Amino acid sequence: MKKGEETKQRILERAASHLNQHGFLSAPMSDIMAVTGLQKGGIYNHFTSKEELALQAFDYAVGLVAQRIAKAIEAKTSALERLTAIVNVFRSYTDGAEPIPGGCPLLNCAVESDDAHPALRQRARRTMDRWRGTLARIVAKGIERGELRRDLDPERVADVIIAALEGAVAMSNLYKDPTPMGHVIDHLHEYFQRDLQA
Amino acid sequence: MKKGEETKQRILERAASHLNQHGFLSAPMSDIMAVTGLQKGGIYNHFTSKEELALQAFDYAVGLVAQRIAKAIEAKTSALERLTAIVNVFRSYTDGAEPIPGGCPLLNCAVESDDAHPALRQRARRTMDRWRGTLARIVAKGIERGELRRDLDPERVADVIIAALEGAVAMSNLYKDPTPMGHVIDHLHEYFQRDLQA
DNA sequence: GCTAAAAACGACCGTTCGGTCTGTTTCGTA
DNA sequence: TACGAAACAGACCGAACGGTCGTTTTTAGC
Repeated sequence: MKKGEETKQRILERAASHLNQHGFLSAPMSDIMAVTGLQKGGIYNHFTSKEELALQAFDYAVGLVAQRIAKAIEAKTSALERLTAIVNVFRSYTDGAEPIPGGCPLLNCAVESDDAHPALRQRARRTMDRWRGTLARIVAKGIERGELRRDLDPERVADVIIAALEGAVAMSNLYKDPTPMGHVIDHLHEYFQRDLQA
Repeated sequence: MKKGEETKQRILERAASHLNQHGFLSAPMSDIMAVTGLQKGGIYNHFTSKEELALQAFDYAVGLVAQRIAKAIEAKTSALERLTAIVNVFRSYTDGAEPIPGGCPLLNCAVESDDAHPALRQRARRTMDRWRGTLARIVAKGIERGELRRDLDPERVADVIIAALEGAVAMSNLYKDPTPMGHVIDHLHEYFQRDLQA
């Protein structure tokens, strides 16, 4: 009675990787059949529709990134250390140790769905909500503890960091070159030291 | 002998607007027929394939943005004024005066094509090359003139600005809310004043 | 090792896809 | 206003799409 769950998980792994590169909605079902090695019936036994598969694959992909970030900050205590650790996770997108191929799934999904697919867009928004909340909370806590400047707006800092990192992923992914990401990360490090630190 | 050119231009306008929102490759030909009011034969009389239409529509969309930017900086002389003017063009993406609906065509195209469609990806890269060059040149000239700090790396500054703005477009477009873009622009203004100015 | 259920197969369905082509209309010109 | 050319319509094509379903294979519990 366990084989089914294993197969479903294997489908999600392979599908997430492929859909994150080729578009969660754009890629045809035949691609999923190819990357999973399953026939149509085998896949539709676990998912009611291609859309459902896409949504779950997106969640799976986001989970991979979230895991990396959680692991990166769990040992860190100060706000600056945590922010730095998060930024370094994004470096992995461009140095061959990416959580998932194809760049940040949140950006991919957001850009693909924002004007076209409400259901997928909603998932992207919920993910972005959590993402912004996590960063803003780290900043807010840093202010409380006196580690960060008291006049900072946590939401604003969060948006600035996210925008810079997501933009950098897009650029480095377009060029298949870590340079833009490196530039942005260097800038963020200086920003942390000069403008955030109390 | 002029009617044809007019029609082709009208197709490009409408198609660029629609494809920038729904994906340059993802949207079906029937959508183009709907937004242009033409039948298949009328469209294929001007374009050899859907891909060719998509590529030209992308170029058209990029042209709209480039026009805005060119107009924004033509009157400005100093590097800081020019950078500020460019940043403000991006604000228009979120305040209802956008050059084209659906967010930045370069970001849309880059994310859609980077791992999936070589031809479109190449166009995106060429566009990004120009975009980075323009910004880097403004910075370099600002340094020459003594307006900007001498220890700046123009390429790095360009990448930081582009990444932040593109990321902000994606966020604000996802939420249909100008707040993230506002945060990023405020940050960039401060960045210009505090870190770039000589 | 038997058996019922779960999983996987793969032929098949209706629809939509990008693209072609012929016939008709509209246009520019003289 | 006549006429050749350019522009457009829309029926049509084969392929590919997402999805269904009866059949076969594999699995897990006894």
